Amino acid sequence: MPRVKQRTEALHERGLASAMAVLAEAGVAGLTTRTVAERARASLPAIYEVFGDKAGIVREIFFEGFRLLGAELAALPPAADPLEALRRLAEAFRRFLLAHPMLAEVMFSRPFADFDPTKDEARAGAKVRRIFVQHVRNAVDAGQLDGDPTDIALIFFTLVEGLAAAENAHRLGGSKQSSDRRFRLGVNTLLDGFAT
Amino acid sequence: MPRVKQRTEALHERGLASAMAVLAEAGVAGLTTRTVAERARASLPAIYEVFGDKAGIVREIFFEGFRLLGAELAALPPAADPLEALRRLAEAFRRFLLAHPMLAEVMFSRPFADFDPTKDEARAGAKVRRIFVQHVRNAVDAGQLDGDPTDIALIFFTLVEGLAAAENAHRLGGSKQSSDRRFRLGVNTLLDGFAT
DNA sequence: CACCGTTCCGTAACAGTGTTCCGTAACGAT
DNA sequence: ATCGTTACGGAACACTGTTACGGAACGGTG
Repeated sequence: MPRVKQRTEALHERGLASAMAVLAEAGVAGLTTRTVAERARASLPAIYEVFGDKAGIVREIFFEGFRLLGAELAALPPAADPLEALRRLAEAFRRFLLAHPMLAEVMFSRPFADFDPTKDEARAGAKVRRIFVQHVRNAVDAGQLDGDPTDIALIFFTLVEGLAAAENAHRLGGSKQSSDRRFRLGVNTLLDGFAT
Repeated sequence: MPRVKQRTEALHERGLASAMAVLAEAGVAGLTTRTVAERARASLPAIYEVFGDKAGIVREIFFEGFRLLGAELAALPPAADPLEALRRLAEAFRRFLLAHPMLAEVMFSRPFADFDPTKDEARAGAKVRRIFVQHVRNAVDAGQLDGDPTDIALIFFTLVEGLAAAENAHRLGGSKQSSDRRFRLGVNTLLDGFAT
């Protein structure tokens, strides 16, 4: 056996941590293979061996983002009222996007021309989707909402994500109050529409 | 007076047409200053003089997209029922995004790290926004919807855009029927929620 | 017609990406 | 000590955005 490998799983983890940090600090434009390599104190080819290509780095960020989001949503304290729980779910989602704007771009926008998550997406967002569906199902079972839980969850999620993205882009009004009000108005109105 | 200028408004228009064609055919990744210049039969510096930088090209595409969308929405035949008109507006918006997926990415996603449309956006999307607000106002005046037309229009637009984007990304279901059904369910349910 | 000054043009270069080749060196076995 | 195997990273490649600058075109002038 020749020399011992350095381009291991440990480097992969260090590289992902570096990539997350670079993304948060320097944004999408600052995330280059070289900046990731430097921050991980690794050579450029080492990063390439561990991630394959730049799309591989973005893919890992994408997955990590959904892991973080899933964990945060799963950790929400239970609410007695299923509808109230759905509202809190929306608020938690919104907080996550506001707290991690760059990460949110990678997760819900397509800032890198390569990396088309069409296939991976299903697995990455599975947990988040399951949480939304479960919350909706609770409300349906409680007789508060009417319809197919999967349909409702999908539409609810789409509105919440759109509103949160709009808020991040300051399209929901300049002040905190107006975006606050509009976000809640949208969420509550859609839930009203699905109400029995 | 020395030689006659070639880098004129005419080249600007030819360049924009080239950029639109390149974007539609080769996608975001294929839109480079060189491909635009080649297609416009112009030199690279000529394109730069006319557009400033690459962000300038993207900006023009962005504006042109909203012009096209605005014209298409404005040309919709009038409907007697304001609610039905809103539904048709949503469908027309959806058709536009399905017909111009690459253009839609530039307009509603952020595929280029530079070009932050935060400021231009207001002017570019003004007409489209006005159409949505006007349709909502009609429904409010007719006593079919209840609330501030601007708020309702903003939320309605956000849902429609989100659903259309989800459909483009095949997140609304595999078959045409299921995405069709979910799109309409979402639109109708939100309108129900805003109904008087 | 020859010259000139102004203005414009596009070649060719620069810097910064993503990506990979290949010479070098480390390591265990002999 | 030597060797064969393997891993490592400097340095290069291709392609992008961007621009400096030498030279050409054009109207005016003698």
